[in-house]
Amino acid sequence: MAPTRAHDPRPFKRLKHDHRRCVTTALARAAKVCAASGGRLTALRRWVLELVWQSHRPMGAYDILAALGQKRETVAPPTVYRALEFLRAQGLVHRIESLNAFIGCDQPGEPHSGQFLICRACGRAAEMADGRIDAAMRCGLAEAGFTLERPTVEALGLCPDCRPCAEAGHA
Amino acid sequence: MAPTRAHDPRPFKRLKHDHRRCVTTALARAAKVCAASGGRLTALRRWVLELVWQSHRPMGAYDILAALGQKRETVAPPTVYRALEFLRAQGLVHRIESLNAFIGCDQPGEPHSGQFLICRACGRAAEMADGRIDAAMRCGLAEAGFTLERPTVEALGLCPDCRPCAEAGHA
DNA sequence: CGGCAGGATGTTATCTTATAACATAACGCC
DNA sequence: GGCGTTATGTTATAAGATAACATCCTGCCG
Repeated sequence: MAPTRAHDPRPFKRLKHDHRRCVTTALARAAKVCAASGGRLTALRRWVLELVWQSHRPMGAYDILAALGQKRETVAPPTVYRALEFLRAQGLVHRIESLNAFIGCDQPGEPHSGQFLICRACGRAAEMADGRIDAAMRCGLAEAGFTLERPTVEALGLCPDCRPCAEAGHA
Repeated sequence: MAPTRAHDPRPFKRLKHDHRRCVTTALARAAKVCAASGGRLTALRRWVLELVWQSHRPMGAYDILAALGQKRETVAPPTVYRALEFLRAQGLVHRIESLNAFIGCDQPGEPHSGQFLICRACGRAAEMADGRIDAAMRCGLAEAGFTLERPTVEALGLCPDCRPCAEAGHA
């Protein structure tokens, strides 16, 4: 099946938006996804998901670990990695390979291979699902006789909000 | 301006090929590139490059470290990382983000943003430069108002040689 | 020749990221 | 309640990467 995820041509959110809304909808969707799949969204897992959604910047596993440490006495790495693995399997978070970091998925449930735009200035990352990129990859890989299983598409650069500042900085 | 690298629609080499040839041409090209850029291809750097080219499988920095350890008394991580950084700056090796590993570039000199096909069965990786993928990314990112600086395109899957075996294994 | 400036390498220590292996606890079902 | 399964806790260590400083080499200038 082809990815059914809707393509948002403006993947970066406004700098000022009601972020609590992002979090609550993410948690609601997570509950839905888990209910459908039979996965158990435990307190710990929900907590980790909430932490990942603290901002639109990818978060390292050890950042999450530290944040969890604020709320609980002792937390060890496997705790966090296991929760992240579960969330990833459910399609609720993605891993950004080029950053060794994790970010929440804003359209879980829809099968898709995300494309990530990472701003080197503000650190935010946004997910895209441009069908043309998907199609071009499938095409090129098919010609190469390659069976694609897991694509990784990540773009490092400047987001629309940081572009002007960075350019000013150059002058 | 645009990448001038030639697109090879069959990026994977035959399983049996004269690999010494790959190595010698890679070293020759490296010498040329460094001569042109003014970079100093020292014995150590050449050695690391040669190790990266030992096979068509991406090699971890610590694999290189261990291999170097065979030939020299003591080698420490920074030695290897510095050599790799130099080679990368010269465009002679690429880093595969999703593997934390390095692979030799077979067309250095030509500016390009590589696309990597990684076989999960045999571990080989091949570099591609499909202009359609490049174009699709540039297009999608431009619409998003994003300034692309460093694209990462990696595809995990099955190479043409491993596809049949893996499919047989499923049956 | 002698010395000096830069770049390259050596050395030590440490940091970040991730997982293996095993123990315990919670849950869901009959 | 007992039992199998799943989730979490705990300890230790593997794997990947860099900071900071010392030393050495090399080419160049006087």
